[in-house]
Amino acid sequence: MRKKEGNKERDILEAAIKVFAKYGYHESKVSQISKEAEVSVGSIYVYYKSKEDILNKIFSFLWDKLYEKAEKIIADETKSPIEKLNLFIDTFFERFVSMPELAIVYVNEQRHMEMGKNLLPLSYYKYLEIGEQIISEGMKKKLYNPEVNVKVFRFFIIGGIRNLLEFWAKNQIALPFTELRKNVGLIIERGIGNH
Amino acid sequence: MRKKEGNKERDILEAAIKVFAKYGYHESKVSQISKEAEVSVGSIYVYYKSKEDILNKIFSFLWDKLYEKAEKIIADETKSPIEKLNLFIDTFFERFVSMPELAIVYVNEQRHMEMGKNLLPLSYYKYLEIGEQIISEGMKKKLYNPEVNVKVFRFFIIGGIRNLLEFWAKNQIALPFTELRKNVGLIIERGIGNH
Amino acid sequence: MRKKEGNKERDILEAAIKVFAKYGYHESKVSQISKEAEVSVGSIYVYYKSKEDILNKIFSFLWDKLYEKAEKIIADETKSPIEKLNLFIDTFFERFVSMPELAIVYVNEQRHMEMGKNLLPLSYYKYLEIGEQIISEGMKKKLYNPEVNVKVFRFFIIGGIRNLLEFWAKNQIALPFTELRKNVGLIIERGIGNH
Amino acid sequence: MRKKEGNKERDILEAAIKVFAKYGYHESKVSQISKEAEVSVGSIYVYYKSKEDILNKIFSFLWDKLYEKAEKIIADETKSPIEKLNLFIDTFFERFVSMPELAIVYVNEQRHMEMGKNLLPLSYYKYLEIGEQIISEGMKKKLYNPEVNVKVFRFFIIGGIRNLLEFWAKNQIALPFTELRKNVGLIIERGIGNH
DNA sequence: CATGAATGAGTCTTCATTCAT
DNA sequence: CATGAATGAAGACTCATTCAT
Repeated sequence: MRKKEGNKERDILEAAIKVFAKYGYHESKVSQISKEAEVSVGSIYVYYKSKEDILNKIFSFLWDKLYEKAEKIIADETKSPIEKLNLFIDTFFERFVSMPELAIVYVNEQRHMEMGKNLLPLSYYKYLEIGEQIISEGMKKKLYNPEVNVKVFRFFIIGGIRNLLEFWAKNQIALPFTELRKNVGLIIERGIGNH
Repeated sequence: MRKKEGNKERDILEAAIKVFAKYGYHESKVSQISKEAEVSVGSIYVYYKSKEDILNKIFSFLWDKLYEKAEKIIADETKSPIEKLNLFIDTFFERFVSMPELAIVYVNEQRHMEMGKNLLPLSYYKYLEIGEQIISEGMKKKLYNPEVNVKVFRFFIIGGIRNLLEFWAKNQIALPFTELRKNVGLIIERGIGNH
Repeated sequence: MRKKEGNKERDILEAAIKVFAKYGYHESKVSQISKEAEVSVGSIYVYYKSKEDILNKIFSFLWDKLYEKAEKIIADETKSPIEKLNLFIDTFFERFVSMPELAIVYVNEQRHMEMGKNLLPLSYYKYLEIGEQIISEGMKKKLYNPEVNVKVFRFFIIGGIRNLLEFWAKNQIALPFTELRKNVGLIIERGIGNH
Repeated sequence: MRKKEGNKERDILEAAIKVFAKYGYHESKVSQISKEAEVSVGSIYVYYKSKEDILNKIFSFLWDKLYEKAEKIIADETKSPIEKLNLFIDTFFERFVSMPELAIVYVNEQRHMEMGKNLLPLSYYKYLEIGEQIISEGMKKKLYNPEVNVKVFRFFIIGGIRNLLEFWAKNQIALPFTELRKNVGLIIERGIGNH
């Protein structure tokens, strides 16, 4: 049977994730990706406009699906803001379970994207917006400490999770996913204090 | 000396921090640094072995001082672990007040360093160790929630602060430093929950 | 392939021989070689690891073939040591007839190779060994003056030939090859001969 | 006591000979020479126009003295051409006895000089001329084999000696100078002699 | 579509030389 | 004269991208 069309494009994407995760975007060579994907260098340029385009597509790949799920979470009227926030964070973590390298790429390269002239995919910004909405809902319902600045909180949470994610991606055995998730919940809800 | 009485080595370091902050290490050109420092390209190589060496020195510059201060904090027997942690975090933030670009470089490039073959300066690892010790002290004295995994907590805090730092560095006016600091304290101690 | 059907690797080698012969290794620029070979600079690095690698390959090109021929000469049981030495020297000279620039490169750059960290090709050392063996055979058969130190003789001969070779390569018309060869024979035979 | 004037110029020259001998002209750095001479880099440029100028002066230093002696040899009417040639070669070898590194520089760098735009010192060309005159005298007096082409002979001898010189400079113990000299005499006399 | 040899613009780095002190 | 920090021109090498096959 002839190899299914479309596989090659995906193969390249996954190979790139692996290579970028290992060496970082700038230190990764297109030829390495072609080797990892078992594809010729030329083929990469059939499916992607440039090396940078691959990175862009990786982020679309990451955020499009997350945004899709987040939309469903916020629309669910049966859940409280606190439950929603929990689900929101759950989906985020789950995105990486089957692809830890994606976490590394996210952590290492997203900032580079944000700095450069390249916009991140729209879905990323929409995803963040949903996150803020969930927290705002909680604020309105007095579920959260009113002293806490929402923006600061959001950045703190994202940064904290991002960093943990990286640690987990590199040390999957040392830190079981469930423990990770539980602790994040604890810290967010109650901080570290022994109330 | 042929020109300038200033500290050329320091000028170059500061110029590099600015340029790296703006474009990222890999997109920064040595010639840009030389222009920013108002120094010839050749002069850079009088004081630094290579472009990478400059980055190394930036991290020494960052962590050596922090480690020095952290040592004093932990040695102070008159303070409780909670006070120590607060001071510890204070000094960290203060490191960047007079040099916000250093925060950007720290946030963007430290991971690249950790990935590559280059070790970070020893002071960095020692600094982290002190941080862990302070938390451990607090744990022993039952000041912290025993359910929280220290390692997870450490990574979470560092990541959260790191991310906030970056936001602050890019939007100093939007987010007053004092507000930033106060919120971090709140979140760490009490989480977001409205107890 | 995108252009040319010729052997680009060989073209580059020959171009490099010409350029090195004219300017010397250190004064030769890779860009000059690329021009001489009518090839882009990048192409040179497709076939050779570095400028130095080209020089290495030139010496392999020179000595591999010579060694091959020398092996046949020494194995020939029908010839006397004196005949063998003559043939040995003949093949050496002939190596350069169609490529006088190679003689210049040999004369000028081989010493630099010997001084540096780069080994010459194995074939070179083996070739020399065969030369010594031939002379040793002659010694055993009392064909040569026992007063002459073989090592000194070998160095003398090699140096003498090397120098003549250079003169000839630069002044091919002024000194016919046959005359050159005949004279070398005379000097060697009578210089070393056991009269 | 104040250091004698003029020492510095000579110190630099001797240091340069050592450094050039060890690394070759192109791989030698001016700063290495300054270190070897225990002199500042700037001082070198007080006494020499450029790095190349140092090499030029080395060759003057080598050939001027040799030429001086050669002039006396050829003028001596009491000696036969054969005796003169012997003396001529003696002085050449002796030039290097107290400074083997000079031999290495001569062997390795003189060709580079001959290739480039730089002329060798006049004394060099005059020295060669005297050598040819001595041989011509011998030819006229039928002392040498008329079949031998003088030019070829000259180049052969010079090349042979040059090569031996290098070997000796690098292995002074393995090859006693007297043995070296005796063998050269044997080869030359019998090689060129009219038996 | 697939290939991979060919390309050359773009950078880091070196080091001989200068010149203010 | 002596110094050595400062200079910048020059060159080796890389690698994303192209395109003839």
